[in-house]
Amino acid sequence: MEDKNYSLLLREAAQSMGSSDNSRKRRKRNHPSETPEPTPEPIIVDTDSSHNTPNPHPIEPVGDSDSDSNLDSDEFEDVELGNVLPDLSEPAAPKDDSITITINNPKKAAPKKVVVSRDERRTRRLIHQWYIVASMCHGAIRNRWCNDYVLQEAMRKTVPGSIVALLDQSDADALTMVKSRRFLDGIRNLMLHYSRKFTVTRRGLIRKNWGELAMVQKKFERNMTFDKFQRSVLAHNGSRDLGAQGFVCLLRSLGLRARLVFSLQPPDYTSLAVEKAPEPMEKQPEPANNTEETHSTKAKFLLAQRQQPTFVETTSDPVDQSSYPIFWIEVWNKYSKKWVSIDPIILKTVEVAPMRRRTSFEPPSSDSRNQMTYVIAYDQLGGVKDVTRRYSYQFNAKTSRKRIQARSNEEVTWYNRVIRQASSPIRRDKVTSVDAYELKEFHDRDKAEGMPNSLADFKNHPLFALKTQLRSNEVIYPDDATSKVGTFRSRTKKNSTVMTVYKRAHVYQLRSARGWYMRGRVLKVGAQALKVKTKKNTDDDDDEDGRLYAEFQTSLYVPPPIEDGKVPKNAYGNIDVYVPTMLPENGFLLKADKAIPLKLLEMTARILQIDYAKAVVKFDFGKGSKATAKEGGIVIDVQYREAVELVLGHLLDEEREKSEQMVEMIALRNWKHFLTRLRISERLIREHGRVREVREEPEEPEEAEIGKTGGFEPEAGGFGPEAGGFEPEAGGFEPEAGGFALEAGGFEPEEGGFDPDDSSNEAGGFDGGFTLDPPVQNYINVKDESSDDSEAFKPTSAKPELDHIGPKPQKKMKEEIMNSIAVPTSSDESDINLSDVSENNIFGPKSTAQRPVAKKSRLVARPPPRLKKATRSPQLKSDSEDAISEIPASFFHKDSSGRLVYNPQIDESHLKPQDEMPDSGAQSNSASSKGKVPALYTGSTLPQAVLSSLSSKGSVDDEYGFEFESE
DNA sequence: TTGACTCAACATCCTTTGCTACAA
DNA sequence: ATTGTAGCTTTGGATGTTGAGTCA
Repeated sequence: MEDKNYSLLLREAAQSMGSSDNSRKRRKRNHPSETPEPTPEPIIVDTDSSHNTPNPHPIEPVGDSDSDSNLDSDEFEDVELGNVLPDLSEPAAPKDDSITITINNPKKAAPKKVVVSRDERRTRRLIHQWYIVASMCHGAIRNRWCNDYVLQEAMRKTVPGSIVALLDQSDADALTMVKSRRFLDGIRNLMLHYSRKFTVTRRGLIRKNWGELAMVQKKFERNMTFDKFQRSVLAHNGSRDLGAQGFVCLLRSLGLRARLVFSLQPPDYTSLAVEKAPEPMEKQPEPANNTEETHSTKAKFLLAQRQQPTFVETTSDPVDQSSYPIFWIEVWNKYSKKWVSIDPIILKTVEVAPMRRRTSFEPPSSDSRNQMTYVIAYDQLGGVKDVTRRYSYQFNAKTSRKRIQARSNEEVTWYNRVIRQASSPIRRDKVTSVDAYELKEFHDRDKAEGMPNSLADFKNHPLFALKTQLRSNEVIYPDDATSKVGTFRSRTKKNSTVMTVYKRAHVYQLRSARGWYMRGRVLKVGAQALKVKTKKNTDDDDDEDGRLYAEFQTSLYVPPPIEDGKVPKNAYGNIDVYVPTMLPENGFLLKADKAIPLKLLEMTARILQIDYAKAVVKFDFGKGSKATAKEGGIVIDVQYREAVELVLGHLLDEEREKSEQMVEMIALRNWKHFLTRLRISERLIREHGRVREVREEPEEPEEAEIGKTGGFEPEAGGFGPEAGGFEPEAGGFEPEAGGFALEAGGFEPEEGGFDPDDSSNEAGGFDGGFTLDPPVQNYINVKDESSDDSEAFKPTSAKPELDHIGPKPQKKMKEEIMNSIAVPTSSDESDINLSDVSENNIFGPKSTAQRPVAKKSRLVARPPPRLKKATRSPQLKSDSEDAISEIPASFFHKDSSGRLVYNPQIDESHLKPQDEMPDSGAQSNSASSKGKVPALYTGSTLPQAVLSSLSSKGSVDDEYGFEFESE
């Protein structure tokens, strides 16, 4: 959205405004206003079907047979019933075959949208901000150009010596006031001298409203370069803006401290009025239809840009220019310590901005081409200052409301940053004595502004407040003489009463006790509510909610501390940590996120057998109209932090490992299926002889079936997203991507090295025909690609994987698979369990119709029977006692004192298959190769090892360097 | 001409710990 | 039979802000 052209943005917004998003509420309210029918206008509608002349006023049929859904539709809302329904009170139609109906005067029809949509508001604010930045840069560039030495030298030569003498009073021996007066005289003469010479030949910058900005912008000044600027300044002609810039150059050439002042003219983002783009003076050829235009808006825009005259040299611009300047000059009067404002072009005035009066530089609010919102001053060192306060008479009451800072603190920060960035480094963050004088002046002006003179201006005034305008959760405290600053009486209101004006500083925001608790604060003892809201629902007598308190009535909430590792919990069994200060002493919040799900954190704490509490960090609304506590992590005793983080790291590694193994496992099993098939084929050929012609026949459908149901299909292979992050499109198990389909793999007996006739040896067939690498690598790659996807490591998603893989521990299963696919040393098939390779087991059901539909994420090719012992992998029972017995002895060693100590250097050799293990990187990226603890063991082993450390007496300093305080 | 007022139309704030069906 | 979880749903009433129109 940000990178779109302004006008495009606005056009889109304007189009979207036309779309009907009317709410039911609005329709309800509109109905009464539709009933009046002023000035009905008769329309003759020809009802004779024999006359086929097109109806000049096509009328939407308003059928009474419309369904309810139609009545509810948005289109219906746009139909004005009054426009189309026949007015029965009208006299009969003059012709028999026509009826007369009346429509309402469209002008008086239901009110159109009077304010722009939320999106449009956002867009406007954004454009407002862009405009500020762009203008700020524009001013900075022009200011820098004014510093050009050559230009200044040339300009200085145009100044008469008498004026120079007035300005230079270094040798004069006179009172400061006299010097100041002479200085001002000199400035005035200089200004008059310059303004006589300068001719405005072009239009300057102007403010445009939203409607005008929605149009294609006419380029009134060709890309300005410094050379052109220089020429223009020396020739004393150009835009009014350039005139002011030239005068800055002139003043600086005389050694005066002169600032270029730029009153930025961004469109008013606080205006919500719907502004239509005005009709262009010379109509551009309209596009044939609207749809075409919307499709090629950009092209049109570019075309229009090219067709624009690149340089419009005219003073008779149709745009009416403001009679107030956009650019002017400030020069520092060192004698009076005041900035003097000069406009040599339009106002032709020299003025020290008055304190209690409107300056002559501030245009009235009715000036549509010039509104004073941001006045920026650029000094000769490149410093940028906001000097709006000097020129805006009602800065607090009016101007500040139009500024971007009015709405939020973030915007204040943003604006200050823009100002700072626009400044040159040497002036950035520096406050000179001149700046100090200015700050003092602004402070005085704030005070001099006084109270607003209208009721509306008191609203959200930064300094003053009226009781009647307080918000429902605001109160003035204390309500006595200290908070009162005066009274106000409306000028126009007839029977107006005198209202007391309070200091805004005494207005306090109130919240309920619950509201403060949500911000980590609790009521002080004996706090009395400053305000009680009357609640409508009187079913409960809980007037507690209505009691509101100010912040000074609260103190920081100090949660009960964690004692003996016990995390205090609330009635819901969790702990409230809405703000960081709500974390108990000695507590540590382990934050959950996408990569580290809450479940894993809990599992970690359970493994370590430490107490924890789920941390409620906020509430979600909008779900079932109920607030839902959002658990954003767990709170533990900080002393367990390192241990928990370590274990967590292992668990995460393990999850990753599991996923990788899973991929490998499936790949291997597919290999197994395939090879078993080959062996059967081979055996059949050996026993019954080769019958090529015959064999081809049944082979064909069988192959097709494999391709379809042999576990290579995403839905059959369990590679759907529910199986743990193996996206089907990335899975490689699709026939076209996997390389497992026979036609893709090149494993057809006729083509590969598996032709049984090639009886040299079967191992040779492997060597010659293929290696295990490509498919395995394929899956590993797939995993690697998706390894960023943290979802793959979710324990919840891991479960189906485990079920899917089979009951045995994965490494065992892998061994089995590897063994089973190992090429038999003899020609017998004794190690092939034929029950394993029955058609159903290996190839799955004969047809998809037989497939169990419900098991969508299961492999249709079932795991071998011998893998069906357990129902669940031990990994899932991480904290169960059974799992402990499965820890390999090599995971421990006895230390000098005979204690059992966890040994992280696990010999992995027993995990690896003997020889034919495809060394394709599946293992190479295991944790051990990176010097970390391998995560091949089950989830229970490592934590149990750590537990053993914990349970040993005293603290244990193991290889990781962390210490545990034993219970 | 300006400001106060009303009305209409939204926008925004404040709220602050489920339920049900179904699979395992 | 019990337990765990995916999926459902996308509040809604009060208050605040703005513009248009009217009136004094």
